Amino acid sequence: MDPAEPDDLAATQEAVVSWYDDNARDLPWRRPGTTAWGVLVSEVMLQQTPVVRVKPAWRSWTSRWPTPADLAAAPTAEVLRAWDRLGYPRRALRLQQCARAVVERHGGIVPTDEESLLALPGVGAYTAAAVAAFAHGRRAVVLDTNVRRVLGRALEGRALPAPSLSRAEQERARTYLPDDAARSVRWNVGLMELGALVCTARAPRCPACPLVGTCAWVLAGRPADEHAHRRRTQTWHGTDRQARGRVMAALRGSDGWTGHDELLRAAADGADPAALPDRSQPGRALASLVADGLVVAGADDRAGWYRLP
DNA sequence: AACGCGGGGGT
DNA sequence: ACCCCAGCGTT
Repeated sequence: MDPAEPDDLAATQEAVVSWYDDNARDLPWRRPGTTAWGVLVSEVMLQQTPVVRVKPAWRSWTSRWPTPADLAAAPTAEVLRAWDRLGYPRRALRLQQCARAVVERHGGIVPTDEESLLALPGVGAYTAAAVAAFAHGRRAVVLDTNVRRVLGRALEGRALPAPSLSRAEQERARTYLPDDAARSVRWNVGLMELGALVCTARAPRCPACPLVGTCAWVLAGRPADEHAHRRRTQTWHGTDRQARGRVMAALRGSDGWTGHDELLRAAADGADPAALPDRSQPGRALASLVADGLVVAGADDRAGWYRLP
């Protein structure tokens, strides 16, 4: 498809927007009355965590800490406990730092411009654009993994987007962004929804796609992913991340201080016996959590004891 | 540009 | 078993 052809462009926009009108999921953070802070919280939670797992956590968080000031004032240990198993708990830490920055820099009001949003802890290019668009109705280039995949297929005929976002990709996305702000929001959320429900990474449901007639990837016969050989499978069993996760789980379930030995046992617990034992891993995991500010190490008579911050 | 960072559900 | 998920910050 020629991206510069105005008729194709308008037809593509209309196809996505009207498909979204008919197929949008009823997600809690899309309901009328959701605050900008609620949208921001949802976006941070959705960074690498699937929608189904975010839903209950988001309801609990927004009910418990409805405003940035509420979260800013909360005990960090409670914030980390409430984060529970959403994964990547550094996000919870940054979200509280973000809440404090919103209070200090913006009087407790979530800013509307992408530049101010981007300056907040835990808010990167995607989240800044998403909050500007979905919380404030602004025109913004929202490029997440879903949008990149849909545009890559429909416009370029690629099975999956390249590992890193290119300038050309951003420019092309900007070209397709509707001029009207309200319509651009529906376009953005429509592309994301299309990627989540139809144009999925693994088993796309092309017959159900509003773009199937013009999709460059379909027209090319759905060629395979050209980057497949470069994608690294993320190993999980036996990794430091798994050990860190176990330490955090142990601390979430414990009031007050926990001893060094107990935490190291937790870190090693359940490790694959067949795997090469790495005796330094438990200690390394604990040290890295302390370095990240996710765990506090006691001093003096509390030396050798640990707790959530 | 590449890497580290959780955890669980779908295939 | 493997893959993927509304990415970000650091190196």
